Amino acid sequence: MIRTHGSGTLRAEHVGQTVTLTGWVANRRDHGGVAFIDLRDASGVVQVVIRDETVAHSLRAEFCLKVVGEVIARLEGNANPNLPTGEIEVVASEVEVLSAAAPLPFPISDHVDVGEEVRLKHRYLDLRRTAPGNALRLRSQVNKAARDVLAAHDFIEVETPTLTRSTPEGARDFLVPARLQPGSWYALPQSPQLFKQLLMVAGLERYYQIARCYRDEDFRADRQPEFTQLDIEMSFVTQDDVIALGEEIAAALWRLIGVELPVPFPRMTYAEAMARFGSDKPDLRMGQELVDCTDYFKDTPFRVFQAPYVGAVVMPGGAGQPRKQLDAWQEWAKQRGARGLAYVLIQEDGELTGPVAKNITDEEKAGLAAHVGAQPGDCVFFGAGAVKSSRALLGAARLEIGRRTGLLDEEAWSFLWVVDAPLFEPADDATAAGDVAVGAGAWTAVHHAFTSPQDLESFDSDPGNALAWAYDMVCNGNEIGGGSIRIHREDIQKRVFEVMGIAEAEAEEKFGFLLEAFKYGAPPHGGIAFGWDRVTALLAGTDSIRDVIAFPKTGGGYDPLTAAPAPITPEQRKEAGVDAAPAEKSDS
RNA sequence: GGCCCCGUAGCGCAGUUGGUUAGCGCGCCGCCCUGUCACGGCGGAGGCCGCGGGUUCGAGUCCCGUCGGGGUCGCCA
Repeated sequence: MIRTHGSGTLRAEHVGQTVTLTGWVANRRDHGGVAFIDLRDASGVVQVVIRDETVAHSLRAEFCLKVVGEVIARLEGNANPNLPTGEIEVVASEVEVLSAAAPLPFPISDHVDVGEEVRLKHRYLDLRRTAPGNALRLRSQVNKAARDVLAAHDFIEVETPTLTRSTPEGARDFLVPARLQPGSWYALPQSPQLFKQLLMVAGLERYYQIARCYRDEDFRADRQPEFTQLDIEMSFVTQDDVIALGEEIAAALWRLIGVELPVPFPRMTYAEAMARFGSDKPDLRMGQELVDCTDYFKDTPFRVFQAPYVGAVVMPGGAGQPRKQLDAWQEWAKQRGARGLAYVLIQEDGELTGPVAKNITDEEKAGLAAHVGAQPGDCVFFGAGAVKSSRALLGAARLEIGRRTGLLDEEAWSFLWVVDAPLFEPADDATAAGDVAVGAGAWTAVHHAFTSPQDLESFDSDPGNALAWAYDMVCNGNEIGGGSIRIHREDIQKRVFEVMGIAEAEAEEKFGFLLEAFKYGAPPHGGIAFGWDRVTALLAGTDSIRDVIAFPKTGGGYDPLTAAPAPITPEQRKEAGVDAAPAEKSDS
């Protein structure tokens, strides 16, 4: 090493030593005869004193320097208590500019907000800043902590292909032309799902991988076209075994930020989560659960409430909202595709006001506050209509109430498992919304087609009520991990495909290699995958997963740094075989 | 794909009911300064107001379109 110490490691005990440091000029305070440089390297910052005016004068922000000097104690009153190295400073006897720096596109300062676009374009500068750099350092610790837990349980880390076969898993595939077979294409894996199941057939018994996954879908705040999962699969396990491992991993991760998670985590069935919170990933950091009012309003004269489902959520103190605010709620609901958000205001004297109050009976009014658990001064929001969409609206309203009223405890950590998810959902639900359902049947898989039914007898005679051995780990309203016990029997798998309307020939064509593998003594197995970017973002205390990805892309799938994706030359196009027709005839 | 918000100097922002020469802070450049630590002082440079149309005597400001960014619903097993 061309340095003897890390700048941030120097303390009073080093006083008197001559040290060689390397790092960047984080800040410069030039007083003419004496100048101070904050020298920053990965270990931190130390103040360097330069008494040679000609040397100090030419230095600029982010110059890369080598400094030789003596560590001295700062004089009384000159110490900086805000700096770990604030007791000492380094008097430079020699300053060498290793690399000069052009004027910066944005300040490398922790005190200044910089737009994300310019930060990503110069991400290598952004990462010199404390918070962005530390996010990546944390991510490395997160990886290590998980590996330590898994290694202690005899897991093996296996890398699976990124050039693979397009399989209809759910999302759109990224495709790569195969030069050696013009007209044929690889797909990038949406997850290592099929490979990890094959590794179970292979007898590895315990597999994991910090796996890059690729999905060509529209973006959201927590989505990138390439993202990372901690992918795990185990043989000869039940749901409880996988859940216990998941808890152990989560506990190890949160220990990194000084949080001791109480295990085991509570479990909630999917049905209960939907009924109480209107979500399959409930945020338990606040109350205000949904109240089912369907029965309460079963004889109501109010047309809107003559619906398959009527539910309510209470906003404490909401009766005091000005009209403008209540109108804003309507807009909020419309943005989410609802007609509006019905409400009743409970005045301090107990009188019910608002548009809905005029339409319901005196009897209904009389017992309403008690039924929904509202107090004078509260506002009660109602959702009425189809069960699923009404609950979803109320669930979203609940969270919005939490944010607006401060009921949501931002400091808290809430973990739970959501279990007993339905195995299938009506394909209509999906297709009506423009989804391309897997298979042509009336039912489509909620999780994926390889998830084991709980009841192996009845699942295909009564698909609507079949439950799956599937489980999601939920943290603060985020689904941070999900998995299932898989089907390991060829006959069960075929029956599942039948329910989904996947013909034998089609199954053979698409997953033939998996079905073939299952013929040779496939062990019972199951696993889980964690959304590693979101997990790390939660630990880092940031809202955006872009903050925990070294070189993230923007919402348009564009990388501001490399300017990818980019057009290819006609030569590349020809050679890659992008336009070639497949050599063998296709069934479709 | 729908909807919402944002594009003004290198960065962060202001810019009134449409009105004359588009401002502020930081940064940058030059000079000064021996104890600062987000040092300070003096001076200076830096703008196709995202882009293209339109309305108007006159557009950063109003209208239409478009591009880019962020969010959200759809979608994402």
